[in-house]
Amino acid sequence: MLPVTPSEQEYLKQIYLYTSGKAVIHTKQLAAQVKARSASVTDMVKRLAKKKLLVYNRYYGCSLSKLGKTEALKVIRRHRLWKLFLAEKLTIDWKEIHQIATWLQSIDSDTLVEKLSMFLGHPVLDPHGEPIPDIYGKFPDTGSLEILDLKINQPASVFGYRHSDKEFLQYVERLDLLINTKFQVISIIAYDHSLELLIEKKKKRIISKETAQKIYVRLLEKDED
Amino acid sequence: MLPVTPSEQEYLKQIYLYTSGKAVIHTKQLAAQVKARSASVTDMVKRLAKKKLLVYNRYYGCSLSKLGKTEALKVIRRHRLWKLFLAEKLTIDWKEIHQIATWLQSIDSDTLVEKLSMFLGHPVLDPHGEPIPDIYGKFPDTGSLEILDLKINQPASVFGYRHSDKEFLQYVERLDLLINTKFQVISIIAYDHSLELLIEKKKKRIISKETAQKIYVRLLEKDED
DNA sequence: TTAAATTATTAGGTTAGCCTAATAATTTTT
DNA sequence: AAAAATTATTAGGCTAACCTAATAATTTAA
Repeated sequence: MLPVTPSEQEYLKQIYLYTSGKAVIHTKQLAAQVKARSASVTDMVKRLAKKKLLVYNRYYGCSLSKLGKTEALKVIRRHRLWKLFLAEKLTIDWKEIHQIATWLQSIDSDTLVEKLSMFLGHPVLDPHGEPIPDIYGKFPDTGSLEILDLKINQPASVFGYRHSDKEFLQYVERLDLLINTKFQVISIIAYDHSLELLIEKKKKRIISKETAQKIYVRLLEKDED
Repeated sequence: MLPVTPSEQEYLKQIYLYTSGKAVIHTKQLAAQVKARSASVTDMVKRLAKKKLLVYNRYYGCSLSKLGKTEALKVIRRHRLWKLFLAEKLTIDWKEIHQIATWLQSIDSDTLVEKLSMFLGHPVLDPHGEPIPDIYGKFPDTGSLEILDLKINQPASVFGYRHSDKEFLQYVERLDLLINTKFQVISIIAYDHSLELLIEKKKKRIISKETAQKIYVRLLEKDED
């Protein structure tokens, strides 16, 4: 279709991830996401609007057009497939993977992407547990269950994370809440809504309500361990 | 070290491939290689000279500096490793591979390249049989000799394979023709040109003419064993 | 509801990497 | 060795993607 530059792709991806393709993102927010100054973002947003990839309202922010969403989902697909490749096949260290995947995502070849997906066994989650859109841009159904949705004492396992920035991943590692970890919520602290967890039937941890919204889980049967 | 842009990398690669790192290349020749106009090449060559990657003589052409050669060899290494990956692991069609590898070669991460090389089994030849420089920029010395080139009873050792896909590697393993194996051709079967080998002076094996073209060898002295 | 603070945009500049057209140097041919 | 042909360079322009500094719009607070 139309040519979309690597930088444009990164902007579209960041807008999608920030807004889930629904809401409006403001210049300053987008600037923080792409690590550029506001003036540069205004520039770029105008270019993307001219290409019909988003709708821009001066002083109010912008939101992805249908075309922009489609393009963003392709970039996200590429990024996450490469992440999985780098982690699983090349065993590259976490802290380097994101940067390399960001470079790789810009290579826009349908053949490459679909062959890579095939090679990886058409995965639906990247190594952080983030869902990988399929070739049509559709996300796999994760169940969308967060820790916050769990009833007290309901056994569950960690399925993925909403955000996979380095800081967050280091945090969940310190919490011992890596992918597939089994745990249950044992109490909710009334005054700030933070949650007390029992991890692998051994360790106790307290996490904030906000963190509890960022971790996806799968329900387990009571006897499943 | 210094940052070398994707375009600069491609220029260095093309100069190296054209001159083998030794001779001078003229503006027009380089323009043909990189598919740009002469004026653009003059521009770029000046930039590369300023970065000490080559030596430029106005109106006479340029040649790679030591630094430029080192950089070029890294690009060639990346390009050929990716080609092998695309061909062998992703089974992408020949006609698409070169373009995709040219995009991929610009991703300059030592970790990525060495992990990729490891993943591919530290190959010495790309799928076209082109030699892959090692991490220090040294080309393997193939001598470009295939089993098929050997004279009867000429002692030789296995040096590398044109293709290093799993199936082929399993096959050579079954044949006892792993890297460094010593052997000689003892006869050629007339009707289908297949070859009879004597391996390590013990085992006899018959391989097809096609297989004999896919295995690179080194000559050995008669008494070398 | 005006003043202050925040946020967004414009104006103008930079670098990389390409281009065309004009000019200059070199080489070849007569 | 001068004329012609070839090749290379310069001059000037363009786009993408950034930047800073100045200005304008919007929101928040007094």
